[in-house]
Amino acid sequence: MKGENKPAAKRVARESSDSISELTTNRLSVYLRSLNALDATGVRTVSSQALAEQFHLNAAQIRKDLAYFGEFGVRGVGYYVKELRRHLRQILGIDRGVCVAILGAGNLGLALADYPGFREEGFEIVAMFDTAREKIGHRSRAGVPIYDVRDLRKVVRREHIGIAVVAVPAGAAQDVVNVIAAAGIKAILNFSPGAVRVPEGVKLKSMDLTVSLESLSFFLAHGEEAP
Amino acid sequence: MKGENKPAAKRVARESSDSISELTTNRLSVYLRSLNALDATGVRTVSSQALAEQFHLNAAQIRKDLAYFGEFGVRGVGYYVKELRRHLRQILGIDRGVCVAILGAGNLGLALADYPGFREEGFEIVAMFDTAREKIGHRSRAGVPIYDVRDLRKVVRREHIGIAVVAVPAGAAQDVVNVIAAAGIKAILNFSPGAVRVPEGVKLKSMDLTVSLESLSFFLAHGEEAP
DNA sequence: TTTTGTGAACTAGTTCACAGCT
DNA sequence: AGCTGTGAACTAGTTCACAAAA
Repeated sequence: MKGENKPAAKRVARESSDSISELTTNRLSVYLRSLNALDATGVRTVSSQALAEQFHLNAAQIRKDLAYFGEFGVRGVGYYVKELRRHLRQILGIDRGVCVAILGAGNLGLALADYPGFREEGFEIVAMFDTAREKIGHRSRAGVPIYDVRDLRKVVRREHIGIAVVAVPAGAAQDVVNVIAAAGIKAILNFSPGAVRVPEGVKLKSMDLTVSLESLSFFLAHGEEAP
Repeated sequence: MKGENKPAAKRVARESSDSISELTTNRLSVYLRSLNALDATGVRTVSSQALAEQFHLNAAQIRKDLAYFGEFGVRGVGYYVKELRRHLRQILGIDRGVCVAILGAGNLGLALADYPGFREEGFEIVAMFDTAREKIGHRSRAGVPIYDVRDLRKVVRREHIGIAVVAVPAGAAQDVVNVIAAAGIKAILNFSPGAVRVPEGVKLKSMDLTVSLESLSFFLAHGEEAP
């Protein structure tokens, strides 16, 4: 017996979205990057097979990822590039622009603040925060203002900041994360190494540079016995 | 000289290490970070349970990760911090120092070059490469020399560079990766967005900042129905 | 005791393969 | 014809639970 209980309409708004894994959302983001490129070169439709070949992925995987959110494809044709792009931007929540703050105006923080890839995708770095007197009141080269961390809560409200990026020295990371959470921010991208705790309901994503390098180092140390 | 002990570990050198997943190697790196901290504060032994509580991990997971490489623990006691730390550094291949090059001497590249966390863990940024005349011949603030990309192969040999970090604009990424692979480097950490191909036998690890932010944005858009 | 190391059971994630739409 | 959407089968990864060691 097979299930003939078709969902009456498209799945419109998934609630309890914790059922969608982060692996899936990461891939959605990757698909979007590809659709941007396709759209820019005037391609109208694309098949899951064609997308799969770009990255080394399975076509069924792509169809499944997309099917979580609706029936965006047309059988026999594929996906309309512009339409799918629009859907993905909406699914990822970047269709209306997301305001981002960076905590830590050191080398890394300043580099991230002026990284052009963010704005292109709908993220706007609207503020940086630091504790160093000599930095507060200045701006990044591209013009992002640097505030005192003590003004975090105030600026977060005023600028509607949704995501905080942590680029402070390892020793300060947990304190800074606590301050961010206390200011009501619910999503944190952390560049500091080591274990960081966040309160329930706050999403933390860590990009640990040392972990990545060590993973590569492991590959070098073990991955090359045979030609 | 230091300890020349340690005769017998059961599994000594795993060949065909592709059986060890990247999830495992990433965790090994995280454990090492914790062991560094424990060692610094004078703690002698640690149980898998204690480690598991630091990160929100399962103790059996940790024991399994470690057991891939030998029997490092002592039943009823746990793991000796110093000894396990030494083993992990060896397993990850960072016990003898790894030389790293950065391709792209822009904001991000320069920030990475001077990031203190790398050297602390046994990585040494020995060279940067760029194509811009006005950058070549100069150094990062911390003193990393900037070479012409055309000298990559030569410098890679001279400095025994094992890992390349790609911090160039998206459009240049694939070309730069090709050049790196042609120079004989087998491990690449890529900060550019989008799909990049590497030849067989070269390990690529991508840290896509946009993907991470979009993943967080997805969480904000879907994770908070209840006010 | 305590705590490791590990087969067995379980869960999450991926791929296959095909019905069904255009 | 071509291609999506999706249950079923498969694979990878995690957790359980317990024998064995200190």
